[in-house]
Amino acid sequence: MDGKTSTVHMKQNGSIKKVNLFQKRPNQRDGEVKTVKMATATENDDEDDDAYLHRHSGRNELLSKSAMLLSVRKTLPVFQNRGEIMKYLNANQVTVLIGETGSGKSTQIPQFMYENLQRNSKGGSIAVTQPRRVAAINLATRVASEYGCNVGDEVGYSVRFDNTTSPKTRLKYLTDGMLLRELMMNKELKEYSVIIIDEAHERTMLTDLILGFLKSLIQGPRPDLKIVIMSATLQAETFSNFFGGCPILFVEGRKFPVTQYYLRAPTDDIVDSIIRCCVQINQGEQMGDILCFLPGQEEIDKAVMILNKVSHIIAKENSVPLMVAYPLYAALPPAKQAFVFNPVKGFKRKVIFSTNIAETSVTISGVKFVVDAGLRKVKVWRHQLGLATLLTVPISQASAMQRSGRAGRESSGKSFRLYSENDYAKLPMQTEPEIARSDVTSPVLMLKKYGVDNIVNWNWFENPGKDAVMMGLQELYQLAALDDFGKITPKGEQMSLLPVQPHLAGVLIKASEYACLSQVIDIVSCLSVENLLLNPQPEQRDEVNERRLASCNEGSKYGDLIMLKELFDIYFNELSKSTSVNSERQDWCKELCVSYRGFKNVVKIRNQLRMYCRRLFKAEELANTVGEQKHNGLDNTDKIGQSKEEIGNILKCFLTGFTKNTAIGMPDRSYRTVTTGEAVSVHPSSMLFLDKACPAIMYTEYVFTTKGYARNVSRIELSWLQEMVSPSGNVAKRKVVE
DNA sequence: AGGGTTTTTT
Repeated sequence: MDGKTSTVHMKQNGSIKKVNLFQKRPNQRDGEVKTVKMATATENDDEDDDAYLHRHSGRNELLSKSAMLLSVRKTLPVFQNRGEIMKYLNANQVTVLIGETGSGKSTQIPQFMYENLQRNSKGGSIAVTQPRRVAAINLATRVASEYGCNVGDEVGYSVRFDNTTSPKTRLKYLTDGMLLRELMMNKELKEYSVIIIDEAHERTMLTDLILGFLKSLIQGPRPDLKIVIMSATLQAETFSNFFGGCPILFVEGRKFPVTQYYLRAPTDDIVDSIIRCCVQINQGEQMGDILCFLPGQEEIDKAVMILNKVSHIIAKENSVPLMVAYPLYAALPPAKQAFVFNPVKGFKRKVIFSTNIAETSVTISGVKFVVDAGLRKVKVWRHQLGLATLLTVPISQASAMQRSGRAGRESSGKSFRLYSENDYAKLPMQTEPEIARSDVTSPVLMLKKYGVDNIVNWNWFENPGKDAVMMGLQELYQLAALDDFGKITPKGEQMSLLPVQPHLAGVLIKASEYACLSQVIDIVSCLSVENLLLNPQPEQRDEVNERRLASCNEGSKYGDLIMLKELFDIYFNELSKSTSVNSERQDWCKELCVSYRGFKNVVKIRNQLRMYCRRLFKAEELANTVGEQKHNGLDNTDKIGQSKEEIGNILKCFLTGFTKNTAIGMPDRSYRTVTTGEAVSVHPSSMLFLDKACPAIMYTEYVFTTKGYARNVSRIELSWLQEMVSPSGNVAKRKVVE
């Protein structure tokens, strides 16, 4: 039972070479990196939880820890097949490595490559990319102690707001986004001799873009660059084909068997089925927690409520464990999220109802059973319509396998799928890559900044399609980031350097001209934080809305953007900065149902944007110093006033970025979009939901769910529309030359 | 008159 075959397959030009090795599964699985910050529900939220304080250790301590960890590393499949693997990595410029969970690929391969560099006295650093910040931080921390150094010495990491590298650093873990920024700054990535792309199977937009850039690099200015593509699923051929049929290595992982169960007949009520399934597991199976996958917040909250009701009755009538249900989704306040990590004490069984956040981003220990409804929610961008649709769709087979795998992380487990085996077979093999269903305005701007002329025919790892690219170009042209010939303008250059979407970057640039930069930065920072305004429970909804309206005088008139600025002003200027257990700021956040952690992020983004803008607009100021000094308004850090003119100017800046997202008030009190005349409704979360009397509205997001909803809505005057869309302005319909 | 999956940017 504990003997296990570990296999490395090598595939090159169609011929497969197999190497079989036998390995005893160790009792402990601590060679693997676990989620580092496991907040507990009792933990106070008063520390800056994004500041990872790395303890500095002395040399002897480092070396003894490293020696101790070596024995653990030796048990990892990747370590045991080191010679065989490195033979291929050394002989090939590009290699695809498929390593299952627990193979140790993310921690060991980079170290092997580093030792190689040292052995051959070669220069250059190694970059290892990750889709998520926490992963980059955790891996670097782990690998530093395996290597025997402090984080930031030879091994470090670089993520937004947290760069822990030094001139000594040769092995650097970083987020995909960070490597892309580096590509924009340093086109040839000269400092690196090896680039390792991890989790490539997730096919995030940023990973896909990096793959395209890397191919251009090795075919052009960097024939010496070594590339390793690491992936967890068998999408290997796609990666290999893209890089000219490079070799593919398979390394088995260390995971425990998961028995698969299917529903005999399909169900039309997934919440009901999922509850029945949990009750059945609770009665028939050994102890162990249950992780359930549902598509969204609505189903999750409903399931939690029902199960908590039912479980008490069941536990009393039969001698079975008491089930305790917890919700898990990203919009849940951090304090409530923390509950899912706490072990339950006594004769109880924890049941977690989660979105796909638990599929990759969050790992919960103690899970022995997975129940999968087989659905997820996905945002699909319709470039012809300029709006996003939010759809509930069946997951892919790869995703179903990933969900099931969550039951076999610590011991053998069981997975229950609420669909038939026949239906499973009909699911698509892989999830559609993000870039195929996203707005590509931002990627197109990156490519223009990089100097790519022919975007449609660029070597996309996955081409989003001509229509999508053309819409992106059109959008950038309207934002004045591109000129009539499709060349990037100085304004476009500035926009590409700001860490916000192109539309918001355009707003910031306009704000520097309108001398209200500081005010607009505050609003843009709030817009950049996801889930800053939390959804109150239905019972508290009206109460919270009342309080928000009462706190935001101008926001209640002008809408959500101005409300965000007023909320920021209260948080930042009026409330005490003290961070005791129940600080003024925390109490206020709770009262208005806004995220305390979110606001701390707003402040970080604000600082970064202020710094960038100061640098970016300095050159312009100098060029304009003939006579009077030009003011961009960055020094005016006042609270927003009641001045109609000031508020008007702020909203006009947003109008230059979101001209397309405007709608006119109709006599029947509905709104119709300026571009297509479609009906659009103000989202119920908006301050203006009840206010039907706006002459026109502008919104930063247009999402179709049950109907077309405008989010982040502001009241605008019709005259502003004409003023901002002047003939010399940026909305003239012109064909972009490609 | 009524509601949104997830990730990320020197």
